[in-house]
Amino acid sequence: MASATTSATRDTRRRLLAWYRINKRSMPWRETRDPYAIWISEAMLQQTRVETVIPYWERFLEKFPDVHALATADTDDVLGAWAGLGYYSRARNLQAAACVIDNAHGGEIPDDVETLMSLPGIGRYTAGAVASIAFDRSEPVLDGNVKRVLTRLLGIREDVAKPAVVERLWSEADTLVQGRSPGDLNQALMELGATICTPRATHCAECPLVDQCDAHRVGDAMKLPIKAKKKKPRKVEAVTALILRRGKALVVKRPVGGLLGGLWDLPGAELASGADPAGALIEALSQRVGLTVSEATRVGSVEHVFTHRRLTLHVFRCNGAHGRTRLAGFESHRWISQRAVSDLPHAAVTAKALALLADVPD
DNA sequence: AACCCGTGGGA
DNA sequence: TTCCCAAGGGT
Repeated sequence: MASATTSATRDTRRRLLAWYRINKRSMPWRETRDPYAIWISEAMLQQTRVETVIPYWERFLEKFPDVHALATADTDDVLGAWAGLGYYSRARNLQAAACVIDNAHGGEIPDDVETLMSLPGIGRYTAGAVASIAFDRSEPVLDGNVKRVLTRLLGIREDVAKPAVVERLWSEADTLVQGRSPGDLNQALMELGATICTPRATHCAECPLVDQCDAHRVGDAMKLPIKAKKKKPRKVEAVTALILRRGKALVVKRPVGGLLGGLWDLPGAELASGADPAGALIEALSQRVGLTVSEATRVGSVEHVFTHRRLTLHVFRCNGAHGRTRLAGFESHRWISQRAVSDLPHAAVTAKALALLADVPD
């Protein structure tokens, strides 16, 4: 796959590596060569900003310092360490992959892209990142930063979602990474995209590649990369309730596979459009947890935006319920003290509902 | 191919 | 407010 390295490529590589040595930001995972720690950082950094990741990475490595610790941990503890980061399948896949590594690979992180990609949650990007950064393999990465840098540098003025364009970009990234310090070369491309060649602004005066850049020459860097507009998130409403019975609150575990899979939550349901929240709540509790509540007090609502949904969540409190708990659409349930609810791994949207409930007196 | 899957920050 | 999007992966 590697093509002959031209002098222009060598020059680009030299400039990137020299620039990166001087300008790279300080990040905790740049202080280690531990493949496990690097892998965790790459999983957390998927679609997530560096500043957000740092405290999560520190805590995660402290709780689960190696593959075996992660593989044998309680899944609730893993999700608890992930709570608030989003895209929770990443955490479940991370532990699933750790089990495979622990059982089938002698606890050693694979050092080749093909084996890495066979693991759950590791795609082409993450495999290339781990192979190059942790194992000095000349494997390319292509993330949002690299796409932006390369489309501008090379003047690629086609929709970057097109498979042919994606393959071209992988090929270009592969050409650039052939040579010494592949991990630094890849990180230099990403760092340049994150700090200089940014989406809504360019800082071309500080760019080590400015005199090679096609978009700078043409003057259309801000229009690249070309991509389709994103669809608006659909508006949805839902209801949720803190149900108290004999001093205990009902919590339910959301099914793996869907939204916020594996996380604990207060029972509730999505609302049919135009439905009355209070009536829908009574119905939902009956159907989904088998309980009959006599009265539900609405304490307010919270707004929350997911990638493809804009949610208005109506929050209720129910003092008293009768019937035997029977679940439909939830994986399990517990009756626990109200104070203990927030200790279970839960999503940001659930935290908003809990905060609202805590603000309102009984 | 198109959709699903979180969250928070910045312009 | 609205929009974009940030070191993507799975189906």
